[in-house]
Amino acid sequence: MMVKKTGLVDIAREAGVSTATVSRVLNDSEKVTAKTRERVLAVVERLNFRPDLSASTLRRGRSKTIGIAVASISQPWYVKLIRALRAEITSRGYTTVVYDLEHSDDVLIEHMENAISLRLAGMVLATGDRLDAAGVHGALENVAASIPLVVIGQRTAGANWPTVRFDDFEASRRAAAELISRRARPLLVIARSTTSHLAQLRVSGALAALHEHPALQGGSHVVDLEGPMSFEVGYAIGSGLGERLRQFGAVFCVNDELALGLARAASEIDIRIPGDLLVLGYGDIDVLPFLTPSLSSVSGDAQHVARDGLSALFSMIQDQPYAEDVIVERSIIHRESTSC
Amino acid sequence: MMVKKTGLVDIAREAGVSTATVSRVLNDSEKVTAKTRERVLAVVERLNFRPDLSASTLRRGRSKTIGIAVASISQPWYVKLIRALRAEITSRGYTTVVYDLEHSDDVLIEHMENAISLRLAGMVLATGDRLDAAGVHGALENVAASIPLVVIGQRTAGANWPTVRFDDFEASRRAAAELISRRARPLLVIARSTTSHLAQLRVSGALAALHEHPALQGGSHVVDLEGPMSFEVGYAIGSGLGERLRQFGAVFCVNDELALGLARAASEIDIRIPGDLLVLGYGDIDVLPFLTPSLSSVSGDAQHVARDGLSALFSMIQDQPYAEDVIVERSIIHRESTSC
DNA sequence: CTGAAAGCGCTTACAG
DNA sequence: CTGAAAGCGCTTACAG
Repeated sequence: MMVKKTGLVDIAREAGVSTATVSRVLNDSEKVTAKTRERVLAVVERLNFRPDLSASTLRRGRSKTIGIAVASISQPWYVKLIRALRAEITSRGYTTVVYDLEHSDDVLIEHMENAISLRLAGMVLATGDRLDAAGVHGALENVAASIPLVVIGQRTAGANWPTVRFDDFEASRRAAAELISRRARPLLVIARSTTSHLAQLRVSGALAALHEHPALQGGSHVVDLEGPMSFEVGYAIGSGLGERLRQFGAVFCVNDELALGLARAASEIDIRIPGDLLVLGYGDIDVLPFLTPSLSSVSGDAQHVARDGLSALFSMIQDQPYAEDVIVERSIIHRESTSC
Repeated sequence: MMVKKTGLVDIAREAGVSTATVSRVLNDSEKVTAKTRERVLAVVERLNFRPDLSASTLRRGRSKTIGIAVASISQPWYVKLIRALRAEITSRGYTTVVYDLEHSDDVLIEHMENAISLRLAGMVLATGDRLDAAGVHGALENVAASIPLVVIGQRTAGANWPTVRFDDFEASRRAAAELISRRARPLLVIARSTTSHLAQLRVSGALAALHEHPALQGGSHVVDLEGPMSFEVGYAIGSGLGERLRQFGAVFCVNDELALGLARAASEIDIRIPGDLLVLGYGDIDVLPFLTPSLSSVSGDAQHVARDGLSALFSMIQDQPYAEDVIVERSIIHRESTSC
């Protein structure tokens, strides 16, 4: 009892024109008289016609959809980025599909193959996770070979796709230097990760700042990490250190979740923030201003990288020149947790 | 200088079989000998072949992709739901596309039309926002008319699609009753919303509990809301009430963001939680256990509703009977913010 | 178990 | 400005 879907032919018949003309109207071709266009649109409206995108994608060899793949949609910064990207992409007449990589190489590979099979018009990949595993790098090369690709967050060695990224090393160096200038005591750095490229970069930046203060280097400490950079892990690290937290003047965390978890652990043993310990996170997630104490963080402008990334992407789509590697500055937001 | 994409014909030629056979191999048809299958797969592998999904969707009249539309991906509960849904959907051989509705009717309508045009195999819509605006309801009817649709979170009047939802009214009644039994004083309820169906339901539940305690009704108060149910708004409400917060024994919030923002406002004027005021949120987002004080909340099992929702969806896809309306119980998680 | 061939619903080069 | 017709890359009913 399935009614046949109304197709372009039905519109053509009802409007008394050819399917070619209907197609031209739907695709905003300028070579259609206003009168014809109007007549066709009336029928489209009346029959509630929804063109089959698989047919147009097949015919064109390319869809009008752009993929947005992010490391994890449970991290608010990526959600902000997705929304900034979507706003601009739809304003350019494309639609979007969102891929949540769940911080997993396998999921990334799966999604990249899907993107190729969908013949997407382009792909924006945003992640701080390492992309140099063989499988992952291969998947990206495959994508780049068949659709325009832009990576936000890092530049991999041998990448032949444009990148937009923050100055994480420099921002981290500055942030750590500010912590040290506020409390001239040893620094705790949480945490260097085996799976996160950005975490490694941020730790290097903090260590570079420490390098300027030889007297503090001995007492300072870097925690290494295996698991995810989550609230739980930050809490576990803080609890594990316990009273030893008092040996440090400040904690530099490579993300906000770790900072927040650690702050909770500190409060449980009555270590006061910022009185006994300064705490700085990274990412500036929305909840930070509403915590007690409110948490300081290094922030990065999602709108800005979205704009620059799409500028490169649409240039590629239109076969025009684009910037290979754009670097955007981060800024440090001081709140209660780092107040002097 | 574009190299032509390798297609099914190329595989067929190289493997010395027909395209029909290649297609059968790719679709796991059982009527292919192991030897043929092996030969074909070797070529697929060697040429790095990625089938064009637009062609197969066009031919089949239906894609192998299921849409997941949620009220907002910036709310952690929906992210949990998305991941639970995706895990089960991929295990059944389908892929997923995620739609972020951004709490906007217009975005919902846009995404629903896209879903129809993509000829999706099915759609799971999860939202607590009101769905009874004419445009929204119409869009859902259109979807339901062309693809299997399941709604998680609420049952709209006149819905002819299956629904899975929590017992929000009853859970709210119980939760408010527990607050009152812990502090026999007036209750503050935050907040009734014009745009959120679930917020309204939760407020009704809380009021039902209050109804059992006539002595407390006079002093109790419901805050109404126009904007989003965000940290900022919770904070603004708390700040606005200021010292008047002390008139209440407990605050029942219709979501966690409001609760968290309000708790911060209370702490700024030295109202102690739970000493002076109990605070309860709704949704049980991940950060709650790591706050100081940790926040209590009413939680709902995302895995559970994902399972029930997909059970209905796949039954529809296979033309089998399914439950029209499933109701799942919520539970109340007490942490420091409601401890006696 | 395998192949030849039709056809899904669009778009576009070509002709008028 | 408009139309007739070919063709995008798959899948599947049919025949063998």
